[in-house]
Amino acid sequence: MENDGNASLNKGAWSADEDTTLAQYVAHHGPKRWKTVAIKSGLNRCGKSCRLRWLNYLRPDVKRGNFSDAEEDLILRLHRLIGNRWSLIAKRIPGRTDNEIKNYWNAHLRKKAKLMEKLPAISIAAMKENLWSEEASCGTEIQETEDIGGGNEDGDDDESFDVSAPGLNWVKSFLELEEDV
DNA sequence: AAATGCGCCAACCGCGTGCGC
DNA sequence: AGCGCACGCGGTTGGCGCATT
Repeated sequence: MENDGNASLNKGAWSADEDTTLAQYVAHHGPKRWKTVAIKSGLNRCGKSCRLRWLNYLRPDVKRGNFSDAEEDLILRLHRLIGNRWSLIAKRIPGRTDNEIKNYWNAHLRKKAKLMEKLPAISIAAMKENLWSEEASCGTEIQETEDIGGGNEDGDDDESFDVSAPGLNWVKSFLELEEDV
């Protein structure tokens, strides 16, 4: 197992200097062999910590700050579809990391999702309509799915979900892969 | 103004998986 | 086939800042 447990290693928040060191090292050598990165860069950190810092913060394409409405809606819908598969959800939202999405879910969306579950079926259709029109107008770069099918309001009848909808091939193949195992 | 509570986010931890030897 | 290393994932925790009393 990867157990970088070493009492002498730095832990906790990263300093600006550490960030710079790590970013420079990765820029020269690439984001791989994190244990080597940790040692050769001179950072007194474990490889795991370096990897996480790079992925969640230092990567040039990582988008930080507020989630747009479209991103939020997408997270809600994807979570309803596939559950706590944060990395999968993150792959569908450019610039967002699994950790960030997970945090955002726990901080903001969990309550919201619960609330929505309690609402009568009103308005899944109405919500969807809203959703699409908002997304059409906000012009995000989200790799949007075109339709999420329907139903599944109570959150535990996944098999009734229509993953054959356009744009959901990835979900379909994902589910098929899961079934194969 | 001080104390306390709460929410949010960054980071850590443990475990599973993939891959090379 | 078995082993060890490296990576990736999801759950959890710690600390900071803001709001409330």
